[in-house]
Amino acid sequence: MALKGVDVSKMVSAGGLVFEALRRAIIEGELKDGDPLRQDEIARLFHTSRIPVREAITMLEQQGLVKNHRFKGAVVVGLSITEASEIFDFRCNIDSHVIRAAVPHMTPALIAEARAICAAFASSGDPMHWGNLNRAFHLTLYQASNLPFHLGTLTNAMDRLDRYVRAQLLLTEGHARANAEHLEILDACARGDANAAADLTVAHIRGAQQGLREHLAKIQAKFGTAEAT
Amino acid sequence: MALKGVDVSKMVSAGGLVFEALRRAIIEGELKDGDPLRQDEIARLFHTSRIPVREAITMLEQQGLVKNHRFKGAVVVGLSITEASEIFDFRCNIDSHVIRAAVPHMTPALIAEARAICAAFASSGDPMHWGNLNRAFHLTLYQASNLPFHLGTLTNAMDRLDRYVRAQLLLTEGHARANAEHLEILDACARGDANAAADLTVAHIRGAQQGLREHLAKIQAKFGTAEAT
DNA sequence: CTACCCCGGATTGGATCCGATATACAATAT
DNA sequence: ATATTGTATATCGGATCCAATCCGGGGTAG
Repeated sequence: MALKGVDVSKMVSAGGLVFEALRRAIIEGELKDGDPLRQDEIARLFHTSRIPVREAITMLEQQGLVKNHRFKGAVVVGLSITEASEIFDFRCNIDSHVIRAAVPHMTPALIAEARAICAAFASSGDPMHWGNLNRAFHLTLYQASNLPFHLGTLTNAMDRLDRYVRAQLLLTEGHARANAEHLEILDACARGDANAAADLTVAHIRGAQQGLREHLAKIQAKFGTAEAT
Repeated sequence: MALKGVDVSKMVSAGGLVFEALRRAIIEGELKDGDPLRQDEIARLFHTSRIPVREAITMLEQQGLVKNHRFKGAVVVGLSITEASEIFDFRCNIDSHVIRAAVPHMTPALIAEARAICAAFASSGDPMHWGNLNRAFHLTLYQASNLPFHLGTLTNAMDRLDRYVRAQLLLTEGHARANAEHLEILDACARGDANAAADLTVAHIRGAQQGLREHLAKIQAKFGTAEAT
């Protein structure tokens, strides 16, 4: 029987769908810091009742992407410079650990896949896709690590930082620089040099951290210190 | 007006209450791996409807403490040796980083607080409290780090491991050994030696990891490889 | 005797309804 | 005029109701 079965267990609940949609919207910056999430508005958008929406909101709150104020509603939460910087530190630590574990298990096929994503990242002119491709590139390499818990925490860290990393890619030469660094990381992986891959990854993340710090400092100097609490 | 107001905004929702109760029950091993969470049974226990129970279950699922199978219900998830070991590795890394950041900010008051918890841990004869005190000891020291994101991930890691750490404390000399190691860590903190505190903490965690590995290996050799999937 | 099918109870997921709370605005008193 | 109080509306949290799905047992055909 050459029937191509589809995994039914992947059928998601309505709440799961709403969650993914809201999560994507927040990560991509479509919903900005402080934006309120009105339950019945969202319910109407998805042609569902408020129950799945509430489910999605509690999931988002567990991930730290929104904060729910009892009887007042949920709002998207942003990061202060301090918070963002801490999460970047976390990523330096964990990304480094993960890629070091991953390099010895990378197959040529995986390298090729990462190279393809890298190429797509380089040639894409649509800044909207840069963030996704950037993330896909790193996560593809990390798949080889077989460290699901670490990847889970990393995914959450990325979820919170992505909005700012995307802004970072838009800066002058941000995209070109990221691409150059990706190629270096890829090379190190291809020749099996785990230490180099780890060091390059840390440098890559530190660059984004530093850039964001300067960027936010400039913004806050202009508008006064609108530090998120 | 000398009226001592209480902050009403701290009132938690019913879902939050149920979540905390279930979380505690899972962490303390009261609910074991594979135990099903029946919605209306729990709802009856808390004199509420199933809505807050469902909310609690989605929170638990986000934390990785239970897995919800669509239309079949939620069950408590356990850890395989591999999974537990990975999370111990994570803890070695993060605990070390966090305590190194915390030591320079520790006040005498904090050290005293930790010493008190340590003493309570040493003198308590009730194994049910050992786990809580053990955890409180470490988290108290870590408060000084001012790294909320790291502490969040660490809390989740502890939530998943605690059941096994508790079993570990029950082993011969497990409690005595943990206490001795706590005193060493405390000493290093008191004299401001961050590196020593970090190294001792890593050794402390590695001990639990190794002990658990042997323990589970013994169990699984007896019962066949009942590896959690 | 076995394999299959169908059906009913148990359980979950989603919709609708209702009470509780917060916010904005109008009314009133000092 | 301002501050305080009452009220109306928007919104949320929780209860109840209904539909969808799973599981096990009994019946039936081969």
